[in-house]
Amino acid sequence: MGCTAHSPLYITHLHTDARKTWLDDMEDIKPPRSLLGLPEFSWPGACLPCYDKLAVDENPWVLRMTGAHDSSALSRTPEPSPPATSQAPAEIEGQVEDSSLEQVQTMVVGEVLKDIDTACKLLNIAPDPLDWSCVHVQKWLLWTEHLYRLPHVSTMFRELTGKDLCSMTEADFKQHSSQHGDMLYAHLDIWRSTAAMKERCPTGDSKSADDDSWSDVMSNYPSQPIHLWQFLRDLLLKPHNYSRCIRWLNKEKGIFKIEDSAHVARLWGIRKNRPAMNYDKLSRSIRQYYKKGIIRKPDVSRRLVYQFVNPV
DNA sequence: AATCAGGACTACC
DNA sequence: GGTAGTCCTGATT
Repeated sequence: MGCTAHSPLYITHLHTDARKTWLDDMEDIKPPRSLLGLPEFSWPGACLPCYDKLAVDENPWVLRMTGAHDSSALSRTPEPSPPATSQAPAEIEGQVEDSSLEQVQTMVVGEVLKDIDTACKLLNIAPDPLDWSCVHVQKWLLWTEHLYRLPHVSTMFRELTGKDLCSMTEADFKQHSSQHGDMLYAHLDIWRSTAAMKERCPTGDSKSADDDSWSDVMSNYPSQPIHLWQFLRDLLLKPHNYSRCIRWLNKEKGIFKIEDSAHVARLWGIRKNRPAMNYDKLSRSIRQYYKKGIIRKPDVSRRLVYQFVNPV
């Protein structure tokens, strides 16, 4: 909790029936649908600073993560309440207890950390953008492109290290990509903020939310090669992030379906630095697992459906 | 047309 | 030697 007490997250205003609105608005967040390149991130009200203007009207739950490079952001900074609208009567705001806010903050911070953990693991990059090489920057950009369904933007940031990227202003980003520069800048801002926050709370308060601890990620980096089956399993274990491209049909039996074969193949290609990866090749690798008893076709064979022989 | 099965070869650790 | 990437033929959905 000590960490979240200093969290750079804070709520700008609340909705009457927060839980309902939360769910109702899930489909309306665009672009993008999540904080961290995770398209189905389940915190629709958690918006990147630059998206406030896009989302605040539709999403009364607005959590703002300010830049951690701005040291003032690291103390809880209550923002002046926005003009009360029909969606957010002032009386409701007064009813929300601090503990609820703290709970929400803790949950959001936990989700952010978990999602960065996952992305780092799947991408094989460090959590702190300052540590990124040009290759890491490109991987992060490619990943973000694919998960946000953005047009090609990575080519506009060639030859840039993480340090270069972090020294760029929002205007610089827009100069590189007039259409999506602000999104990328905001997305990067989340990563930087999280890395800075982590530095302030290195003991692991914030990792209490999950087993995938930050130290795991750190010790994973630079990590050893990952097996395809591990990669697929990692995607499957983050259903709220990746269920659009791969999901369990029967988790107990380890049966899963690849919903978007091209997308999964592309993600695998990014992870392995194989730009020419496609589903034809990925599926060949999966079939190599048949003999090894790692993955098989289910008893009733279906297209794009496979089964882990030893379910998790 | 996309997916599936598996042989053959290659590259890399 | 193990794992995966690549290319391939032919079958199946």
